[in-house]
Amino acid sequence: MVSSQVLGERLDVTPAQIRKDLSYFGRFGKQGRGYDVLLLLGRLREILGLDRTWRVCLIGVGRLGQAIAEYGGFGPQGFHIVAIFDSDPNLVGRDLSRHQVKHVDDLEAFLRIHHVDIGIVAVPADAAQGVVDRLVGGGIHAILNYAPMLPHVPRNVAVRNIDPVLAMQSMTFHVKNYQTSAK
Amino acid sequence: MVSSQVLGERLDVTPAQIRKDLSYFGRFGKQGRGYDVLLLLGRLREILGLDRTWRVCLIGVGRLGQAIAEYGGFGPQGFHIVAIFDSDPNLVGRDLSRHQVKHVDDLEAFLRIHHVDIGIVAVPADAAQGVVDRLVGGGIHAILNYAPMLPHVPRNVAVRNIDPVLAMQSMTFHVKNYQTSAK
DNA sequence: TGGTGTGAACTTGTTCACAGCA
DNA sequence: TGCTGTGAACAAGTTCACACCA
Repeated sequence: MVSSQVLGERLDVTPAQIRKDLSYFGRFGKQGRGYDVLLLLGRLREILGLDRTWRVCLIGVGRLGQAIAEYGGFGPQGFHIVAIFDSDPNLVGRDLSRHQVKHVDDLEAFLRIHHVDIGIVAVPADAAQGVVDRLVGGGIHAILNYAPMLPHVPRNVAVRNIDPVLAMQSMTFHVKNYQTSAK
Repeated sequence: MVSSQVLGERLDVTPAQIRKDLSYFGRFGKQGRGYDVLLLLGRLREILGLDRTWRVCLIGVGRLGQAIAEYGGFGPQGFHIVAIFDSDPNLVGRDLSRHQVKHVDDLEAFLRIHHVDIGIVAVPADAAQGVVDRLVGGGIHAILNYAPMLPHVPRNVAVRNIDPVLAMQSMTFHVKNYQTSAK
């Protein structure tokens, strides 16, 4: 058993926050006891969709794209790459981690036939919006974007950006203010 | 010149939001005309600290750490790696992109002598909190964390986490809800 | 008694709407 | 006239505080 108190300490949020958030999805706790860890974990995994597998496609087979294709961390968490695309004729047709690289022009057609949940974009910045548009056009509602740009998508599409430079830049203001004012 | 209207369209936020946010830092616009793009850009770069260079240290020289050390994208944006650390005796002493890898035990001592603004953590999850603690102990106020865990830091330390799996997991709820209710 | 779930109070953040300046 | 900067209105999100249950 774990209380909202302890959960809050671990996550750096207030106990009230924990309780409010959990209550949004149901009543998982028992008064006077707290939350059953295993039960809570199980319910949250269900609610968040972490108990099933997800079909993912990868676009871009440069150095980064290859690293992503060969990265072993997605599979164990239920994310399975089902297709890989690129625009380079020299790469199309090649094999990469058990997938034959398809041409990105066939992306939308592929998405119409095969169900895909999430797209990973690993193409150069100037090609990224085009790829994102194709994913959205193909009915994708979640995109993991490695290109160093912020794509434009309809509000019903979730995007997560992985851009280490942007992440660094988003901390410099904090560092600057800290160093000058020792806040 | 650019108006808050146009800026808002590009960034998917309301014009009022643009004006409020900018007004927090000063009065950059001209009534009836809008904002001078070059002036605004220059002032924002100054305010955000993007006009200077930042000293960065890297901890962890596994596959990921090596890729980060050799990544060419940080330098042009003013982020310069000034030291590299690891705990593996086989790696300590080796050269990696013009730096001799130092032992992580010397991290805090190094930070006391040399000024470093930002730390990049690229060690396994179970070693990450220890490294983060050493960085914080050494006076670092910004951390880019590649380890798949959420580190515990004092409120005055900024952390950005780069974890593709977590990013994927944070979209599954959205996808699930979209697919079932076509919201 | 201990700790949840939740309405109510409060705080933070966003949008509105308009005075005022180029 | 067009668009900023900003107080005021509003909305969203967080914290408080307590009834209630095991």
